Amino acid sequence: MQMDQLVALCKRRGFLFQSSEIYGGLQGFWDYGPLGVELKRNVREAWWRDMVTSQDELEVPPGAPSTYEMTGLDCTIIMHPQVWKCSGHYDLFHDYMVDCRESKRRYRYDQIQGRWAESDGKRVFVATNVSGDEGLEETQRKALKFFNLRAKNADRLQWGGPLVCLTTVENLAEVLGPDAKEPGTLTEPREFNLMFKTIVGALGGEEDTAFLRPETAQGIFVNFKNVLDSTRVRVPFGIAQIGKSFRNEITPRNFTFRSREFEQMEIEFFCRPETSPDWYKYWRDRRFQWYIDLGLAGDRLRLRDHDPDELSHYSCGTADIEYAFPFLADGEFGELEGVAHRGDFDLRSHMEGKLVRQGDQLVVEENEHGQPRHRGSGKDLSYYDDQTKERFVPHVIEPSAGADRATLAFLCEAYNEDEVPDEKGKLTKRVFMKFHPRLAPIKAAVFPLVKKDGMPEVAKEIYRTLKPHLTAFYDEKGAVGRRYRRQDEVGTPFCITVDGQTMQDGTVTIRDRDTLEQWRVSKEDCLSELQQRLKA
RNA sequence: GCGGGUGUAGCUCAACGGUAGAGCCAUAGCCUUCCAAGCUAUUGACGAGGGUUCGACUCCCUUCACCCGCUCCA
Repeated sequence: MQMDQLVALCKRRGFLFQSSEIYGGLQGFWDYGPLGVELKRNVREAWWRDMVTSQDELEVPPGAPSTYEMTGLDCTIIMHPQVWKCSGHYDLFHDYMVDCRESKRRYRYDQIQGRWAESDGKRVFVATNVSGDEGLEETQRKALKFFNLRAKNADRLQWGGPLVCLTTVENLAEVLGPDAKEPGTLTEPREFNLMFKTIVGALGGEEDTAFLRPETAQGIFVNFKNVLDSTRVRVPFGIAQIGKSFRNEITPRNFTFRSREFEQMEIEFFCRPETSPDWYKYWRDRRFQWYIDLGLAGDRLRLRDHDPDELSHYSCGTADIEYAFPFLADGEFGELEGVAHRGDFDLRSHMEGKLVRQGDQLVVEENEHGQPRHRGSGKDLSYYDDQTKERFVPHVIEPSAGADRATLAFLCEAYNEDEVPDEKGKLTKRVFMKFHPRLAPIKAAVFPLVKKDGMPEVAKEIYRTLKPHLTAFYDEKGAVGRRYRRQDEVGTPFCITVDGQTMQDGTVTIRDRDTLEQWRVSKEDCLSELQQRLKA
């Protein structure tokens, strides 16, 4: 499938539009049209129903270490700025970057190292983006080449010290970039604000700066105690939240895949530290199965465990659920959801302050005065188990899904073309969206075969009995084959047609979108027949 | 952020330094008894802003957006 065909269909049939399109659009922002909003709503509702409201806390689910409870939350997009300082986002999301005019590469300002080299009175800072002994070798090699010296003449090269960070260099004109042949090709460092800034209060100044959340998860952590105190939930339990998040993506690309405003579906699952590895496995497999059950089966979906060196400093296990989007190169996958074991990092951060790794410990990061770099809330977020009489900080498993990415994957997976015979028996191309019935924006269309002989009246009656229970669509215009095709293109799984026989025996035909098969049911049984099949 | 490409009707595509055409779709009507039929009519566009010119959709500049490659991906 070509991505542009899907993009064209999404626009043509009202799934997705570019935001602010009449003004030329805005990079990284997308709107859901009349059908898209139904599709995405169905994705969200399937997730909420399957993860939260239908969770049976009285029975141990298959694969789970024990019973557990699920509850929900809906917190604000703008939170106290300290939330983002303690979570680590504030520091991480304010990267300074330098560009190289020669190599066209971009580097994190604080990740470039180098050392001063001098030869024949010329002095230059030789930079590299590798560190340690490799960095020493690399800079040695580069310096020799730059000064046009042979290895045996290495003694004509004087080093001004060990590897130091580029941030210590005042004049970037003296810097030989990591991939450059001449010095002075690096631009001045520029700040990348990856969190959206905003101002709280009508007269707000710089000190009233707040941020639009870059993830929904932190709202769950800061409400952890509220949920505990108000609901009688007991560990192990999960808190779920669906909501918008905002990130200033450097390169928004690939349709809605990397949007700057996007929606997340996140669970923070709290459990005893010693059971956390089992819960991690449970959630990883459970979330993977969810996508399969909704139609993303096959080679295009995969579960990928992160390599140990890929893990965040606080994590003892992370897996990505990935989909081979058509806009990616062959063999490449894009992330739909990350399932992470986060230990007690988040709750501790909001208790004690921003944490950093020191050896195999997480400790509060300190500033130059020996005080916390970002002070925590000071509130006790530990949990008291009154059965075992123990107090502990729960460990957290975080399945974090992208609602827009899931929706996009379902759209990509649904796109199908086949050939069906027209009224003369000639094969013609058909485009149909093979949505899982739970996700289809329109569940059923109702047609009179022709617009006369009392058929429209019967069809309208059926339409009205369906409408309170499911999204239905009525159409009496033009040839019935055309109406079928239109519904195929928006993925309506079932079409009900009132024909001549209906007037005799009260039965109607139901047509299946994928197989084109038709069968007859009594017009009174339409609703129950559909409800039964939509559950499948 | 860099390099390359693209931007004309809802979609696909024309044309021209001098009145922007077509097909499909859509809408209305006729016809039509199961998979995009036919006939008639109708709506509808030069991404935005400057400049050159008597006159710009066309040439130039700027900008916005999309696509491809690089970079980035917290």
